Amino acid sequence: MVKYQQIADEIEMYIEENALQQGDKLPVLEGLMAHFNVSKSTITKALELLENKGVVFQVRGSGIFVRRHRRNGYRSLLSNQGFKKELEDFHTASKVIELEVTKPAKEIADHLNIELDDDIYFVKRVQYIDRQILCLEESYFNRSIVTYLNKEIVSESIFDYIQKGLGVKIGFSDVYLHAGKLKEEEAKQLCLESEEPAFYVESVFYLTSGQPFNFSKVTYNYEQSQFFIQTNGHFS
Amino acid sequence: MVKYQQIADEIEMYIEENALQQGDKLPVLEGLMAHFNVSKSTITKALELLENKGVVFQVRGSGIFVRRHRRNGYRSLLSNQGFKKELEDFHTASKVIELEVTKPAKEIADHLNIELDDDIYFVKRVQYIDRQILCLEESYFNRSIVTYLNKEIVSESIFDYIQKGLGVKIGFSDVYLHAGKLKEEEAKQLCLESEEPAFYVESVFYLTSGQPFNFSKVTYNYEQSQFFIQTNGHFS
DNA sequence: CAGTGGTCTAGACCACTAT
DNA sequence: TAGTGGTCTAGACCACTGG
Repeated sequence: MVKYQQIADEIEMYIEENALQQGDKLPVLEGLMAHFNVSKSTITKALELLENKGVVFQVRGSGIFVRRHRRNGYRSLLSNQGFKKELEDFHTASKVIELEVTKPAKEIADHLNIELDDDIYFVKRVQYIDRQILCLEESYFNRSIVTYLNKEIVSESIFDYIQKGLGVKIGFSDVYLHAGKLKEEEAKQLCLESEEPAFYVESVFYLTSGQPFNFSKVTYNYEQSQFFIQTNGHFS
Repeated sequence: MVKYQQIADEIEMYIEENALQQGDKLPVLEGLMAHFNVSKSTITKALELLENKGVVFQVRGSGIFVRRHRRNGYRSLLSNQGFKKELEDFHTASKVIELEVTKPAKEIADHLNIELDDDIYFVKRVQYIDRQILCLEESYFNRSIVTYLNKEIVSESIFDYIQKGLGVKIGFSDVYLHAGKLKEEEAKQLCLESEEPAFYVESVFYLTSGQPFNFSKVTYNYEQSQFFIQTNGHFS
């Protein structure tokens, strides 16, 4: 792993372990350079990572400060939780409803940029958190990239397996969000009534090369659907 | 404006004007360095901006490619649209329902990090897009930062005025999302039935100094609530 | 005006891709 | 193995904050 990534991790761990709060000041650049024995740019790059991740904010002429969000029970929509995840550790589980090799519908083929007669893995499962139903997930994998899946893998973290087991490198993703009314079949799986609200998240995941390898539709129980995002951007 | 920002803007305009598509290749770093007559790091920084904005992706050993998302009718949740916004130009409007100086409830005071007897501006309005009702917005401003608002300002873009008129510099924001059932009063304003689905977005906006100055709750008509986000991150 | 973060450079070297 | 992007350095200079 590269230096600036290690440094970013160390700083984040430091913040976590010492339970620093919003506004707490970190050592100045000069100090961090000396402590990690690297050049200014390397520290800057590490802090930039943390800034994009919503862990710190930097104020020119003033210092580097810890950033926190205010609410519990909200999950990071972009699941870049880092270290916190391990600390909180919810009880999670999933029930596999379907797992098969099949052919894609047009919508799926379009999103995965493949042909209608190419093979895909189709996975359908319900995910639980703290013994409560969290979501219904339908996921489609380009089989020429994700070459093998079985029930065991699919009842754990699929993405962990894909990265560590298959060595696939994930580059980026497009995420689409909307709210709507539950259809009857979805409601049944989530133990809710049809017509009740639902929070829909559809995603396309790409390799570092830019090739899409996964499309997924996730329907959240609206009572569990609490997400947060931390932004830095340029505000129009 | 700094060099890397100008360069990023120019590259984005180039992509937009030439209507480049997903996967189209941009000139190599060497070429861009020569064309803009700057050092490698400056180009790298510009491309990093565009990468974070979801405009391009870079593949080591291969090149720099254009990134697009697939769906129309979805708004960027983080409204960093840049140039596209001006091209599409929807007809937008807003109806101001309330505008007053008042005192914050506890929840608001907490989010704005102020006292219960500090002054705030409270703004309530309905926003329209293409003559359709888009959302109901309730917004609270720390009055010691946002010192003045009137009906005219509030029926246009408040944030534009705050930045350009008051010279306030926005640093970052926390965004909270969830789905739920419309309350009766919300439903009335959105011309929907109560109990129908709603897409809720709550945000806290901070100055570059880290001080919060605005808290807002936005209730979207679920039929209009289609958002996208483009991510790059490290996937756990 | 001292202290602190941000921009920019020139150049060395590394890691991955494509052929 | 040539071509391309990524990391890292050392140092100059700039821009903002806060006493």
